[in-house]
Amino acid sequence: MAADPQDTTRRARPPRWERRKEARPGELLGAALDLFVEKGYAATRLDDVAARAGVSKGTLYLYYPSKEDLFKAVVRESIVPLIESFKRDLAQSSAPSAALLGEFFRQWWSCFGATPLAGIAKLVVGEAGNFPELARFFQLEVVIPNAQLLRSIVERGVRQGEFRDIDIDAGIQLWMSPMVLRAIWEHSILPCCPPELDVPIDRFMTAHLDSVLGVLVPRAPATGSGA
Amino acid sequence: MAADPQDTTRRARPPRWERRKEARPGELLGAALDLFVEKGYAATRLDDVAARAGVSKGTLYLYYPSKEDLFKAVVRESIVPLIESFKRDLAQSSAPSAALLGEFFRQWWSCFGATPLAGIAKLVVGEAGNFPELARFFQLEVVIPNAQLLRSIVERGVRQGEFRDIDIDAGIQLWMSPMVLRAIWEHSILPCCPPELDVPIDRFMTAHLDSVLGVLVPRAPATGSGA
Amino acid sequence: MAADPQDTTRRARPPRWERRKEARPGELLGAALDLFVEKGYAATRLDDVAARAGVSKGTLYLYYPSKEDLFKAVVRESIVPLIESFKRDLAQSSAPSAALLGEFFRQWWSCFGATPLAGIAKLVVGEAGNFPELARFFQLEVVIPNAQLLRSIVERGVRQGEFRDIDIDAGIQLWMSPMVLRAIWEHSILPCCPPELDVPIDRFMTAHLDSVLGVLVPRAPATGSGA
Amino acid sequence: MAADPQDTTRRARPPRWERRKEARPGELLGAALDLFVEKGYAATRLDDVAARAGVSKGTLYLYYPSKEDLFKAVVRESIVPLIESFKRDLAQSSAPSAALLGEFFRQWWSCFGATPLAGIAKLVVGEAGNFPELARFFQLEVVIPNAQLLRSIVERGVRQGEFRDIDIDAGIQLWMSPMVLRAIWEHSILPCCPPELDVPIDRFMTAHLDSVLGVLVPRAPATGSGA
DNA sequence: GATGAATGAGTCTTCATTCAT
DNA sequence: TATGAATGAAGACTCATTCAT
Repeated sequence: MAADPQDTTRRARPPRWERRKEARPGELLGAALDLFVEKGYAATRLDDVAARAGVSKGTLYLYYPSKEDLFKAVVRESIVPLIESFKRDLAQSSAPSAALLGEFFRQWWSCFGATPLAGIAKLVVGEAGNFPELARFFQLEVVIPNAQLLRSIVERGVRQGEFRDIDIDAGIQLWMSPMVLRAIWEHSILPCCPPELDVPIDRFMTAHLDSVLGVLVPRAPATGSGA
Repeated sequence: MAADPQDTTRRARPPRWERRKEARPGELLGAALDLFVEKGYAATRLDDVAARAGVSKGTLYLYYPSKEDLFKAVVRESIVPLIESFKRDLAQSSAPSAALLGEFFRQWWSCFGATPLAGIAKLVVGEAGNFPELARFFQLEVVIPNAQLLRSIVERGVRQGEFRDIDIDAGIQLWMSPMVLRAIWEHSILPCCPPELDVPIDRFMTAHLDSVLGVLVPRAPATGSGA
Repeated sequence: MAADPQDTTRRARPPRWERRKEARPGELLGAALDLFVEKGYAATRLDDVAARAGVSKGTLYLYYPSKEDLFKAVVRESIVPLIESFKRDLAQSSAPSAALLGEFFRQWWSCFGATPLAGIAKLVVGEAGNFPELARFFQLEVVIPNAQLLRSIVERGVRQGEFRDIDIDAGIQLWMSPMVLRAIWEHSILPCCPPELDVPIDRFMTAHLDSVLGVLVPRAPATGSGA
Repeated sequence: MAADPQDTTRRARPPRWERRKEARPGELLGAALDLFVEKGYAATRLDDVAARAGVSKGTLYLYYPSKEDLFKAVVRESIVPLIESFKRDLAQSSAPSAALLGEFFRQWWSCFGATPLAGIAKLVVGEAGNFPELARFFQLEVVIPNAQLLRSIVERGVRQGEFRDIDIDAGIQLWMSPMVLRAIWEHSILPCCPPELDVPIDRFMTAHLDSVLGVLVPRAPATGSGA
């Protein structure tokens, strides 16, 4: 009636491990994202990723065959879908182009710039020299698609006569820069420093949009004046 | 005891055939700067620094007790003087504020953005998380003084009625961003990727200045700085 | 309980669509043989063996409690039967001894030297130091029986006055060596190198037989086996 | 008078390490040779090599940048000079070719076959498949030069009318095989097994030389009959 | 029986730092 | 001072073996 002899070996057993095939990738990617953002690529140890996800190092390699693959998976699962969702959202909008542009910047900030994902951008910029393959990947999967998104908005505005026909390529770089740099900054230098010359994000965004529309919209330099 | 310790690191030094103890730190810092820019902080090996400076690794430790100290010294000696030289140059100008602003951006680019020093900015941004002390130092000694320089130009323009009185703090961030990000980019992602969406620096600067003056100058939004 | 455990590994098996428990060991051993030959003992991964046999790694452990046991089983099932088949074939021949000797070498080459099994010989030689039990087994079950086979042919020739009565033990080693080494060589160094000093197998065999008969046959040293 | 305060930290100090730049390579190579021979290439751990040489793992890498380089150095320092010494010795001999040939085999055995170096040959053969670069290296630096040495002796004998003009390429393989295989055998299977069918090396060599000269020398099949 | 997810010790290699000379 | 040989603690990745399902 008491313990089955088999049973005596594992009394009150907390199983040595659990089988969680479905949940693992998400857990691993989450842990990896956190650590990549916190420490950068090179300084993130896969031991730590595994530990944070609550598995052994070997398990990590069961799902992602190398550190590089893990990183790419993080980007692919977290940032790439974001861009695609942006694209869908904007595709079906019929708002005036100026409003659309504002929406793009606001979404970009709230879904990327203000989240840990911005830390990935910092990482790529900081370690591109030592891991060029990551940089290429990021450029291809994130930077270029994002730039094309912005370009498509501007081109729509030009086509519909809402925007002036200026140097779009330069504009894209110019207009993304404040967003990107601020996002990076908040994940690198800002956390270390007293926020001396910091401008609240709202004022920052407003000024930015004013500036962009000042260049794009034919007459009125300020926000949203119906064209 | 005679020599001020600060002085031992100066760049302009007596004929090299008399290679004295005092010249060493400068040579070491030069080698370290090159390698830190090229590889980043963590990936720079002290072996290589020593080899490039033509000394042994042990000697390096005679002058700088750790990698971190070496790095701090590099930043102190290479970027800080640059900012001060900017300040002096611009202080004695009496040009119209719009021209002055253009001059500031152009100088910033030629003396910093287009030089290896931009690599230091990339490095700081990328490794701030693992090296916060450096980030603080950089913010204090480089970022803030630079911002104040730009602010003083804009304030002069406002005072003299040349510029509109807008949100200067936001403007400073907004207007530095394209410069800084482009400088960083050229030292990180660009070298790894086919230059797909690249815009030549001239077009980039022109568009940038147009945009800035479009916001600042009361009426003429376009290329109005009739040089 | 009905089936003899030896039997479970036989190669010729009932239609494969009825894949029963008894067929498993044979499939496992086949896969293991392939991989051991291809990669050697230490470098063969049990993952790969399982995958090639179309089962899971766990199943492998159901049949063979360790890699070592699997390996022993492979040798037992693949090479030992071969030697026995040699013995039977040659026992019932009544050809002249010189012809018989030639037949032995040719058969040895076609049934062993030119097949993947030669890879096992290479493996045993290469990994005997780390796997002495295997070496003993191989010596006992393969090397010695094979030597006795050759010895019996030579002794027959001597008995029948066809061969001179020379140092048979030395002869056996001497005459097997070129065959064995060539067989090993083709599975180790040759595949890696441009075939610089290679001689076609026919010329090699002819020269070998000439040499052996030159020593054994009283007068005619050359290609005398007028087949 | 008592201890200098500096000194208290290292009383009766056995120095943490010693500086032995000159002696190191030899010690490392010696340790590596022993272990490579004993365990094979893949199974030799660099930790163990370092430990046997009495240094840390890091020190090993100071002298040899990788396991592969270490291995090549072992071969280069131990086997290659041997071949060159063979070549010199034989170049200046004016003995009859038959005697020279005997000398070559005897030397080959005493300087290589009977020494730990033969273990290297075993290793290369056994692990060529997994480390093809090593096999190529060995083929180039050892196998081919050795074969050319033997070839040059035979060609000399032919030129001087001492030897018949037979298939030299096949002969070289044929005549090296017993030497090589026996050398390998003594480092792999033999140490594991009761020496059942072993023939003493003298009888083996005599029989071998008889056989070779039986093919090469026009009339008299036995050793050294003054031509 | 069968599976395959999970483990963790083991292996090569790197590099900041120390210290005998 | 100057040297550079020596150290040892990591870190990415592998794989035989275990065990929950």
